Amino acid sequence: MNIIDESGILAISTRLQRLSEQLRKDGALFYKSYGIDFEPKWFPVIYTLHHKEILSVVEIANEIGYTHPSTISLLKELEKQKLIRSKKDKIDERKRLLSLTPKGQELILKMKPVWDVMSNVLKEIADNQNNLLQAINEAENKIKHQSFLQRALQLKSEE
Amino acid sequence: MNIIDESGILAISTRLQRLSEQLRKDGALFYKSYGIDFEPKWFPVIYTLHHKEILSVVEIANEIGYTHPSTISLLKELEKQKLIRSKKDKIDERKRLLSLTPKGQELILKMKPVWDVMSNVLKEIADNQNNLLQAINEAENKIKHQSFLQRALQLKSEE
DNA sequence: CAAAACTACGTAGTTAAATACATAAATAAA
DNA sequence: TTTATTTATGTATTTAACTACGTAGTTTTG
Repeated sequence: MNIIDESGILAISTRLQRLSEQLRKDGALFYKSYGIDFEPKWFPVIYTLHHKEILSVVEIANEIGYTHPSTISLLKELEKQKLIRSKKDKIDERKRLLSLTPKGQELILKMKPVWDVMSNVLKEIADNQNNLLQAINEAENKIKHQSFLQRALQLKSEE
Repeated sequence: MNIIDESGILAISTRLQRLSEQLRKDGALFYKSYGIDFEPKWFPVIYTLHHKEILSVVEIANEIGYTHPSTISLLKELEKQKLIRSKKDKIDERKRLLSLTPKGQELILKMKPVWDVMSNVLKEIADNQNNLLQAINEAENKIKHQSFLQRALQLKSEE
């Protein structure tokens, strides 16, 4: 176990993944406890379309911060669930315009109270002496400013 | 982008994965900058065998905190790299005992200074006003004590 | 000591993301 | 107005983890 404490690059990495998987599973179960058949991974697309109404594939991908192939597979699932639908853009024939179905819009109404609870619980779990979200923000910002690799190479050259 | 800020369960989850992937990639590149052909994901096994010398598959899995199938695939890679080797346990014929090869031991000597730098950079990145490792520990502990699901169900029933 | 339960290992299949590549439409440039 | 470039979408493949299952030794129990 103390590998984790002494380890280099992987320590944080794997633990973050675990944590995220757990949260995802519990999220799905919590939806189920409301009789809602919804997977947490669908949230970003649904939420985006709830606010933006009509978007193309790439636009959604950018909004949710995934690559477009990943986004396409989410969209496929959501179309299968009849929560979203798509039609061709008449102006630009390459584009596929996505929007919520009435079923999708109804579902959102049902999910809103669930999201409320989830959001509070998440706060409860992540808001400690060291706030997880803040810690992530701060780490992301540091990396944005100068990557792990750049920092490491610099430290190496200083020796 | 503000999906991320307002989102429920996925916000943290996906960002943690991204962060970890970036660190992993940079880790690999940094090894390469020393002319070392080593993948960060191999670290836990190598490090464990460096300290424990001889362990079975399941023992390693427990040490590194992975399932045994995942561990087996790591072990396969490392055997292909000739960094570790295995022999049958004479007492318990089901067991396969793993240990470092001389090549593996040599490599560790070369990697030690690299690990030092990495470890420092990781500290630099993760140690902010909100310490990422600490934040993870704290979040993990909270979940250990009461899961996301339990907390959510409780909050739900209190309404 | 034979049957049952447990343990160690391995394989197969799944998942959620990514990259890399392919195609077709739209736009810009010669 | 062809040709080249860029953009939008889609498919195929890869990766790193997982769960589920099967088999073969080992240990425990009746």
